Amino acid sequence: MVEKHYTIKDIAREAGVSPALVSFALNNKSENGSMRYKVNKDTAKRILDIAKAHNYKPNNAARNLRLRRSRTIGVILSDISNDFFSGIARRVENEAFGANYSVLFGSTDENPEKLELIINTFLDNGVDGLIIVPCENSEGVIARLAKRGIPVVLLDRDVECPGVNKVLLDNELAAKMAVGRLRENGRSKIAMVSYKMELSNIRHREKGYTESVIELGGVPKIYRADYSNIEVSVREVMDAIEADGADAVLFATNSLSVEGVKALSRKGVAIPEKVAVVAFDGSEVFDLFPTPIAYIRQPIEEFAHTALNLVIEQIENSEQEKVTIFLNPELMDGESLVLK
Amino acid sequence: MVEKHYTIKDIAREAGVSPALVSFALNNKSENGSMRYKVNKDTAKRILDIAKAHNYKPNNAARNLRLRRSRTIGVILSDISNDFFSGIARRVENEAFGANYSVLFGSTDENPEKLELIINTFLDNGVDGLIIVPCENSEGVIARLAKRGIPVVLLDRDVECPGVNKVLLDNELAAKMAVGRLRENGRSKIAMVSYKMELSNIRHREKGYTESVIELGGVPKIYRADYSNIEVSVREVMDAIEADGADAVLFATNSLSVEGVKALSRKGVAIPEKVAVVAFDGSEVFDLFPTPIAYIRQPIEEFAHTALNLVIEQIENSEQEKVTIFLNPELMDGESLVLK
DNA sequence: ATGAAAGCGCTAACAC
DNA sequence: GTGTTAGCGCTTTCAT
Repeated sequence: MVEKHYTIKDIAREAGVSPALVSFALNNKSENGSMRYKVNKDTAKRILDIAKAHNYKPNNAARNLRLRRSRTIGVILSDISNDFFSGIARRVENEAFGANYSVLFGSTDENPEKLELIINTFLDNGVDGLIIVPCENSEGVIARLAKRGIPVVLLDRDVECPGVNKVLLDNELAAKMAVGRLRENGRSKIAMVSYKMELSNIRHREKGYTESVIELGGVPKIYRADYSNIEVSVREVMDAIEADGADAVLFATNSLSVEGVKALSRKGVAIPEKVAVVAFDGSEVFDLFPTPIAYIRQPIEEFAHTALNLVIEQIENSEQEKVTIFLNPELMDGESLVLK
Repeated sequence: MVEKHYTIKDIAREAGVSPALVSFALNNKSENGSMRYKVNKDTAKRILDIAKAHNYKPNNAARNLRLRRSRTIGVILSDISNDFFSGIARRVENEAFGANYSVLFGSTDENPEKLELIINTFLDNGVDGLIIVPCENSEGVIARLAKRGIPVVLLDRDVECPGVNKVLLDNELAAKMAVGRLRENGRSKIAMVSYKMELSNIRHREKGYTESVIELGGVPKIYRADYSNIEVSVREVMDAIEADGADAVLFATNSLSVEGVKALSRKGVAIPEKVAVVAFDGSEVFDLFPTPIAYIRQPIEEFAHTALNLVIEQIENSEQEKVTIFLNPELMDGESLVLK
């Protein structure tokens, strides 16, 4: 907004037409196919030429004011310093930019009050829609949003709530793939490290794990750590796992994976000789680890892409059918699950 | 923008005053100290009460249109997936949010054409000011910005260009601290790994290194890797360093540090027994490395805070004196430089 | 096919 | 102290 641009009025004067006509001409340019307003081809060309010559850029503030929208969307994540989320954030921002939307970010740190606070601030700032990674106990807030007709897309985690779009991983499948692979590699005592938190994605990963282990004739055992005290908590959990004599571990999230491998490494437990490992999400942190760590890969790009498209669609068409989309995980092999 | 809010007009009607007066009352609220417009205390209170009762929120689009600004600033970094930069990005965004500014991000990938492209897009989008991490050969573009009176703050790297604010690390000092510390630990053949790129921060780190080594009676030797092919390039460099029999290495940037330690580790070179190491910037990647890596810490928070304040100041007061601020590095000890 | 006019919500001059 | 007026740049009836 730092410089005076050419306005529609200026173009109108120069073309000897009315501002309204300029607006029509300019907007029909992008209108694909059927012209909503019929403007003479020659006049249109003259107008477009002048616009281009002066490098005309519409004033967003004016347009937004008139159109009662901001072309801004809010993205609320659990923790933007987590690789999975920051990866999504980056891609959403990029794609949004291409679609001429701006993006606001916020982190809930798994705190529903903070979530509500951020939502309100974003709404005050006039966002047109929201992409949200819900945390525990956020059903209420989100349901209210949906009721108010605000475009919302839930990401990564499900929440009991109608009227919103959802983009989720097929978490059960993810866990099953991991367990299956560990079994193929001859592991029989497969433990899972998870969180105590009541989050749909984690619960589904646990479900997939449990079912899969039972199906393969094993005995499932889930160890749950504290989100708020992850380092210490995971260390204790890993001690327990070692004591119980597990020969494989599946981690439920990326932070658990990092802390878990760290703990094993510090304890001198050989991976995969003693304990095989499958992480959730890859991490640069594993780069310096002697054994390449196998992990479940989530399609970050698709998460970002799908979620963004859904909000935008909903913003531009409030009648949109609400959908829940499941994305497919991928098992990335690594020596950490190889039989030795 | 998704809901119809109470407007100034509504409040005016309800309070039985003119919209203008409401505006005055509302804006004076925040005006610290002297009221620019004198509005009767009682009327003011009545207005404020009504506003609060209806949870009045000013319409940003309207305000921006009227005030000819967007309250948006652009932040252009080298690579937002680099920890140092993403750390800054996060903090800038946070603080900006508090100051009621929105932030747009872009990455140049060290490409001056891309820098120019992003700058133009941001300008088209009406940013009020820019925070830029300049890349090689970007003097021209940036000088032009400054000439057009666009508020610009340069971050991390210096560029020959008047009329812009700068926030830089005292890079010479950083290198000197590292070399000094390595010397104290009995290292005498200290190598430095750097980039070929012509960037002020890197050059200053090299300068500090060279001077310091000479001062301490050693022989400086700088090995330069390719930014575009960092993994392979660093590996070669590390081979050369080993061949030359250095007993310590100082890395010039965080990506060099990570790749360097990775290379040493893969080669089986013991840290610090064989080679002591000082990294630039910490990294989670080192968490899984058996030896805690010593590193130069840059004050990320201050970078973000200072840069943001400078742009905002410049946006709100175009007469602002341009300054260059040097931030202090900190040497974080770690076993990687301990004499064994 | 084109134009006139109104108005989105806000603020700044300028009266009174 | 308070109100009036005008207008930021754009879109959109409604007329012509």
